[in-house]
Amino acid sequence: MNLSNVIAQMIYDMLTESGEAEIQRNTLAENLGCVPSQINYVISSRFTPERGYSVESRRGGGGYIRITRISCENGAMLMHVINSIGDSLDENTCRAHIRNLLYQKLLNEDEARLLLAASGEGCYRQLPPQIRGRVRATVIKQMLLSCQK
Amino acid sequence: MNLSNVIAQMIYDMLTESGEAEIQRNTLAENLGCVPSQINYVISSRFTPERGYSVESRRGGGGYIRITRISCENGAMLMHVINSIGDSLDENTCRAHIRNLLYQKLLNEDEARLLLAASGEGCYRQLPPQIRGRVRATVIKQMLLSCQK
DNA sequence: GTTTGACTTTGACTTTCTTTGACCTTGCAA
DNA sequence: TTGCAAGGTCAAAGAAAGTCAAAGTCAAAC
Repeated sequence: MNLSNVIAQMIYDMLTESGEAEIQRNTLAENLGCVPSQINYVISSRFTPERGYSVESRRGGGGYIRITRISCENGAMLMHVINSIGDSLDENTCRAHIRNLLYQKLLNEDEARLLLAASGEGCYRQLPPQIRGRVRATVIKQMLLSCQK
Repeated sequence: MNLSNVIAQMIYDMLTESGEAEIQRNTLAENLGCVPSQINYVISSRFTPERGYSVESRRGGGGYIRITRISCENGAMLMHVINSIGDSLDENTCRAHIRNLLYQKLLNEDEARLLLAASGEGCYRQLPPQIRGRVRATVIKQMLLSCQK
């Protein structure tokens, strides 16, 4: 088994035990005898939003990386939508998704309203047209992810 | 937990207890075994206007630092925050605004959660650093606008 | 057997947050 | 009006984490 898998397994274990994994990047790297940035690689390749994880971190003295698993109650459907989005999303498709989720009661009115606000073309007009959809996709996915809690 | 967090927690506790925190900088520093300017660091990094705090102080004999929460009087507060954002917004300032608005009950939990999700750096990582803040500002302002009732 | 491409490993460099200390300014009182 | 008792400012050093690109690995495709 390669190093990345070992690290990933450690994190999975911590998550199963306590629901969240908080690590010190440099300390962990030292224990494992690898470079610190390997930890980042593992996190960015395996603990992504698409896979249902959320990551927070802080630099400087007392810094940390915290990984939490988003629980899936009614989440399967939401997760399905998140995965179906792909890496670009236009305004109309986005609105359709939101209305559909609202109709299915997977989102409430407040959530739908904010998602619609964040999906409007006006938010992204300052960007070159080719990448608007990409940023919209990322923002909306992050937001939907937060609706699973 | 690092020293700054310990100090911040003490101040939070005082605020919850009595609505205001009045401290003697040198005395507190001595009790904690740190340099006095560390107190200033904690205050300027955590008890900012964005987070809804106001700080007064006095030098000389009988000097003090007093920290209080800013109370919201009218409903124009939300609009005020929106206007104060300008055309670029970094993640930390954004989070501070959101937590403050939540505390003031101008946002509910759902709204704050989605705003937080949309303010994370992860949403904008695919963009060049210089323009991330601009897009974040636009998205968040649109969302806040939709929260005005 | 070689080539290709996805995934991994590594390390140099950057950014952010914290801690520390030297020096500055202000208010009060003898 | 001068001296002490606060608090204020700033920059340097330290402590973490983040980024990026080059190099390595390995299996599938040719």
